[in-house]
Amino acid sequence: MVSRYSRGMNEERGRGGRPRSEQARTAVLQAVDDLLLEVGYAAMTMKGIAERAGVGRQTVYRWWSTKAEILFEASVADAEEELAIGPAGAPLDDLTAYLEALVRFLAHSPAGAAYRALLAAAQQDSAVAELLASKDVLGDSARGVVERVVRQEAASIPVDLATALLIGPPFFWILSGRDPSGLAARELAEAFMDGLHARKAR
Amino acid sequence: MVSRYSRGMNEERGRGGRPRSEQARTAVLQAVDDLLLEVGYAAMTMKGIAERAGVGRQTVYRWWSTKAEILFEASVADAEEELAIGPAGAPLDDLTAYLEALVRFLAHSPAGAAYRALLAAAQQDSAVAELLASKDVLGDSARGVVERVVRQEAASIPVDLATALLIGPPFFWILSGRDPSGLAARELAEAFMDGLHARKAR
DNA sequence: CACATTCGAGGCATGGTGTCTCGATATAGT
DNA sequence: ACTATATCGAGACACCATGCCTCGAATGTG
Repeated sequence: MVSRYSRGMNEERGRGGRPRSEQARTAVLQAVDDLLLEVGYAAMTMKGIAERAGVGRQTVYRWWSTKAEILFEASVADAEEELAIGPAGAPLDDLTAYLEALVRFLAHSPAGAAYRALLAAAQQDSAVAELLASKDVLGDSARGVVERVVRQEAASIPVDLATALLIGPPFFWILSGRDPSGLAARELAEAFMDGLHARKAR
Repeated sequence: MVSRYSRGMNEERGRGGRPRSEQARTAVLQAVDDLLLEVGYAAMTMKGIAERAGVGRQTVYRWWSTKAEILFEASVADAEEELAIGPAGAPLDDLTAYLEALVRFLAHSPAGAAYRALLAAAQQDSAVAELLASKDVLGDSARGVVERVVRQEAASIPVDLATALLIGPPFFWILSGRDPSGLAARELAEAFMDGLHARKAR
């Protein structure tokens, strides 16, 4: 479910009227960030968010329909930043750096916790699923690395497939509750490169 | 959180007392199965389960702590059955058959919907996480195929890693909301085999 | 027959939901 | 300045699920 008003801070309003309070907006996003760490997603309530932010309940409902929406807005920027990895030189180093960032994000970062909570909610709530589909954080983050490596290795493979091959294993490992310390980014990177080379030879 | 009593239908009780009703137990499990399809996991309530099963609320709470526990008990058997794939002959055919079953399970099967709901709940509830950890449905289902293929191909790779390499890509694809019809089981199987061969050569 | 335990049913306090109303406040158009 | 409009924080409201408790009835064991 998209916010009933679905316009950001700087979009047009009907003429006149008190402008939306930037302070209230920021306080709500911050409250969600805090509460996610303090009580977790399941125990986070719209009521609690409003109280924590020092904001009226209607003010929250006016701009967001669900806690998923708020959490999404509050964590997307952090997620993108944590997953952005500059070119590292050799493809293997490039992939390793990305996979390390990915594991750190999924298993240890607050923004990653938010992403996992949203992904979980999306399995049962199509509104949240659409929200996540509107911004493919993981896919986008991998695309740069994948395209760079595929080009350098002159492999022919659809980017979407390569992305799933790269992200999938650590994604499954962590989401299924396996110990992230048992994950070797370099080993995963090598496995990915192996697959690319073999595909080229075939 | 494990059921406070944590004993099955045929375990010892203190001596005497009315025996647990098999009819009530079955009705509850069936109600959860039905409700998952009719209203989804999020909208499923302990109260609704009891009413649907024609059972007292306390009777539900006596044997299960949460709806996750009930759903787990109600769907594990179906999940195992759907994911059990007999040897198909050639390793590539073996892998393809398994991956087809996996995609069918995750994307289209009611038992798969239950699994996805539980996996989602586990991201926010450590009790559910322990429940899932106690029975690694996906990992166990893949182990047979993986061990068979690794042995036949004489590859040296830890089974856990190979399992993640095999399950991960379709798992990520589906859980992240991508269209499962865009998944080619044979292509995924080939990619897995490619990685195995390259690893052998390295 | 006494005892233990379950059964279905439903009462209860607690707490979150989402809507509504209130008076106050801030901006745009006249 | 004045009016129209939309926001603000605060909280009342009806509704519903939770999880515990109690009841009388049912069903087993020693």
